[in-house]
Amino acid sequence: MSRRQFSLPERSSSEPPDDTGCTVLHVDMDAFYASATLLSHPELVGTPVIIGGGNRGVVLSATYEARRFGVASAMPMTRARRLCPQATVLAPDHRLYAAISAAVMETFRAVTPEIEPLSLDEAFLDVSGAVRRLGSPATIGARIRDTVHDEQGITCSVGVASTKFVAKIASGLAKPDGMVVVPRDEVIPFVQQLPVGALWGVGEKTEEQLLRLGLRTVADIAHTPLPTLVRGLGDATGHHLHELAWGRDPRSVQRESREKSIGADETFEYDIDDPREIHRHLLKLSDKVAARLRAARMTGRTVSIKVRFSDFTTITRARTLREPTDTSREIYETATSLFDALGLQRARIRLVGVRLEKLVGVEAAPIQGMLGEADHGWRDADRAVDRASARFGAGSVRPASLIGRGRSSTRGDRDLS
DNA sequence: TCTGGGGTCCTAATACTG
DNA sequence: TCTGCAGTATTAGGACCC
Repeated sequence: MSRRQFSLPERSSSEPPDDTGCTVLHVDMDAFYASATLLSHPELVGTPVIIGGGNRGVVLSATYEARRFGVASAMPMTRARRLCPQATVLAPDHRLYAAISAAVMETFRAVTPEIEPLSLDEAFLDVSGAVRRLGSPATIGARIRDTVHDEQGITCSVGVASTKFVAKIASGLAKPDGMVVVPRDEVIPFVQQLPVGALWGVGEKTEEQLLRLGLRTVADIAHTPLPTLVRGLGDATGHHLHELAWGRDPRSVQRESREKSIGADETFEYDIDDPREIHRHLLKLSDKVAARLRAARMTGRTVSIKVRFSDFTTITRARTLREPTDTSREIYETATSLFDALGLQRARIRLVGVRLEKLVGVEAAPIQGMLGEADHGWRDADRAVDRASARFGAGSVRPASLIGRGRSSTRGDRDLS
């Protein structure tokens, strides 16, 4: 679900493009969350619909009818409503999206095992091993588009190229409901005519920096001396963008990999200045993160917290433990200790988050209780909570301090009381 | 305009270690 | 034992992605 759209450059010939060697496909669902939600609201098809919610939320997705009014993903809901007051606003249904996504990924797996999912609604496919069986890359791309449409009732767009980043740009240009093939020998003119912001990895800040250097198109980047780029953008970004500007991208399609961190954060409906209430939210978030760690059979060694103040300044603090953990208690105690060490005096806080980093699988790092530690009790308690949650639903067992509270200040989670 | 929630990666400063 | 150095690890912040 790319957030930026660029217009398709004119092709000089009406001949079908040569897809020889273009074995990387980028498949991207069109307005995925909106299209999926409309499957159960057929009466709204063809009308402006925004998926999102909450006064402090942002737009998760919008139909193309809403996008015509300027509504875009990640836009604050207040602004989206102002731009398109006639739009129907629907709450997201993440279970539905996960189910459709799983089915779509199965469609991809029928083509090739070489799949790299980027999110629920997009993936790279390396089809080099499927060409003999299924036809040319463009034929495979067309077949995937047909299957997804027939089986899921939603459309997708496909980019076909010899490298990942060109395939990614191509699928963005193909939207909605199209396919763009970039022949191998047209890669350099193709990328160099694009604006710098079209490059994957160039966001608002980097684009500003490039414009300050007088660079507007990818061709400008290509013809800028490397030391100038490195001076202006840093070593890694400078080298990376210079390579991309010449169509070089050595990254191959990587099959699913394990997460490097797992975290959760929440923005409050109202800013909070009571440290005790922040502690309760840290407990809830620690619980959530620990449960997800255990479900993924992972443990983590570094606990980090994030605090965002009312003026949107954000700080993070982290502490690395001696041993990896997956217990709610240990994560919570570290998180509150990090928070208390900030020494905040009734600061107005908008968001807090808890994250575990330096993850390793439980089989690679069996957790050993220290001599004299009462840790096993907490671990057993967590396991019991996991079993109860599996049987009676998430949240069926909660820490006592999260039960019986008054009005919650949390968005979308008002069942604390 | 007023900014979610899930992540990854990069950079710079600082701390640690041999 | 102390000092300086170099390499590595950690921490914090920021940019970026969907």
